[in-house]
Amino acid sequence: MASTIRDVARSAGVSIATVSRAMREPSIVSVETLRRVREAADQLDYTPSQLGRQLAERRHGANGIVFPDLSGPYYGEVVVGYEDVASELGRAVLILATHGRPAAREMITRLAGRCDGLVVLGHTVSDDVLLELAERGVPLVTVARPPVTGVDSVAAENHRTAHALASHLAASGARSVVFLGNPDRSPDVTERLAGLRAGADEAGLEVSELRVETMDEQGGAVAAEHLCQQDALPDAIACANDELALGLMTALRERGVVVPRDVLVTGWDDIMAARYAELTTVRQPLRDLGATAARFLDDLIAGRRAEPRIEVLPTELIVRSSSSPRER
Amino acid sequence: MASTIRDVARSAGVSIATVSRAMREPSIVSVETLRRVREAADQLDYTPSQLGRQLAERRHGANGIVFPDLSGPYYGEVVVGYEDVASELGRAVLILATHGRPAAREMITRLAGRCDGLVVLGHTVSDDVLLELAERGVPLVTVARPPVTGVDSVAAENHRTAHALASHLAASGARSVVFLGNPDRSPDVTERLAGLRAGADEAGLEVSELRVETMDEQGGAVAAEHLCQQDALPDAIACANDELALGLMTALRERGVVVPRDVLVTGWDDIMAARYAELTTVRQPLRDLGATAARFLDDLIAGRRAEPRIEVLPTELIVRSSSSPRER
DNA sequence: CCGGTTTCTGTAACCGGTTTCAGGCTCAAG
DNA sequence: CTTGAGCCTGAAACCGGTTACAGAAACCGG
Repeated sequence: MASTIRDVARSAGVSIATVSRAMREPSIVSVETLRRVREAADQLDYTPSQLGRQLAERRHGANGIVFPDLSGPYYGEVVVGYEDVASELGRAVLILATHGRPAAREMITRLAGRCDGLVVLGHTVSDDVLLELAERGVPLVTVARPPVTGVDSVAAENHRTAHALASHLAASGARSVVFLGNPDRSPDVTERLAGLRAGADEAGLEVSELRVETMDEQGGAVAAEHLCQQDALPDAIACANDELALGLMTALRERGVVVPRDVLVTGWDDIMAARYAELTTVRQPLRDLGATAARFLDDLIAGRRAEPRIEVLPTELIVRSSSSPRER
Repeated sequence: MASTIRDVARSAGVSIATVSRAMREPSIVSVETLRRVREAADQLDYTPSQLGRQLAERRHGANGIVFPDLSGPYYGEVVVGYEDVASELGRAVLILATHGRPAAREMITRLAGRCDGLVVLGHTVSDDVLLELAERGVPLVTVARPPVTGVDSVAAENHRTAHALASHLAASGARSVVFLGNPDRSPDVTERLAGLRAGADEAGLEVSELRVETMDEQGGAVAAEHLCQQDALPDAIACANDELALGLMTALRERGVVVPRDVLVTGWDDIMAARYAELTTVRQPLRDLGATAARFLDDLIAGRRAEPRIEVLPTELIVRSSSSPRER
């Protein structure tokens, strides 16, 4: 098999301590010894076992990241931003997709045993699991999830931009708006609704709420059906995410409803398909979320931070033709 | 800190060997001893160190996966399919995005030292790195990449479906087609072009080739500009992927070219945005690619396979209105 | 009652590194 | 010539588990 530090030591005629020193801090070894060790190491093509090293140093040199899925464009971007910074910092990245699996708790606990800290995205696991980990001293950062006491957290701004979205809809001529989403599931969605309400109050816009089962295209289609059965459509429909909005728009079109002539539609996330569907939406700094989480986590692991931090990154309203001003 | 096997042993009044046995194979320990060990372990809330275990067992219980990026929808899906199976098999998943970084070689080597085997997606690193790893005995599976001698490989079918695509374009009234892509970079693209040529020959369709610098929306836009400067547009443009096609269509529209009236356009991949742009494309079994790779890798790690395997998964032509029959 | 199994447990070596500690050597100052 | 400091190096303990091996106790049939 692969050669070990003892093989190299024997071959170079030195002790394993010297080999170890030569590998990690060449300057503290005499030039002659260093040469001999290097030669032996080269010849045996020796690579220090990461496992041995990790065990001795009592650190994994790896971070975990937990997310519900990677299907949408959302989490993928966050993971990339995270991986980028983490690997810049010389740490390996372990991933875990929960897919709403019931065994998520055990899976996360196992994961925690393999890394020096972890980032948890979205609604993957209940708070008590996180608290338990935090109590065990596992460095933890949450992203896009309601802050848990004492745990660092990074999120994207919701309230203010939703407020701006309401103003925009009112300025486009809407007098009523239906918010489509499921605020029970996600605090992000709750905040978006609250922001929308606040902005709507200011602009004299009437808000009602329509809950969906699933926050995907299917859910949008179901909502379209429901809305078309009503006496009249609202002036605008603000969806909690883009997939919902896209599904909704497709289903509306099939029923002969024209956006934005008959109803304004907006989404949230600015996924790629939103551009092609000309959907007004809100762009989130996805990579930045991941990158910030990675830096926070690194600070925690290095013990550079005591006070838990909560960071909210700004979002941006992207206006497209799905919310063009209505002709009176 | 966390308690160790020796703490538990002391507390339960047994040897560490007994604790180890009680944890991993309860049946070989007497009931009374088991009870005592369990009690002590509970009380100290002991969790066996994965590091210690891994070192002793000389296995990591983890697999790596290397990909260029996670931005597009493509690799994300493959990674999900992979993660799903791998975690089903009880293995952790380490990720590495190369982003075309020059240090990719070192990064992969480091990664290889942390896991029992790895999957390499696409054009992330040169063949000699893989050969070197294979020689070192690292179990290896490549996905969507030209097979390397002796290395397992999983890919999606290109030739046959590209052939079908050519037939479809001919049936839609095209007499000439431009293939947009960069066959030098990716063997997949080369195969698609070859398949298209084969089908075109059969159907009496004239094929020419236009190379792009980048295979993204930007590249499509550049190509649109180039094509519009020619005397006449071709009847059809077959793009090597959807992003190219989407960028192309947007830029064409800006120039007043109407798809499919003035020119037929097709993509490849069936990303979400393609549905909304009504783009004819080819769907690949992305999750399956990842899942198959995970199973192959597991077989290799377990030593269940000797002969290198190459698997090609079928793809499917998805016809949408971007290639609707042209009126004469 | 005896020898041979079977069942359970402990001792100790081992996985592959890091690091503390102490000792040998060299060298310059006293 | 002694002494103290500084530089290198090796012995050995340690990180936290697994497991080969051997021995003790219990059990069994003859």
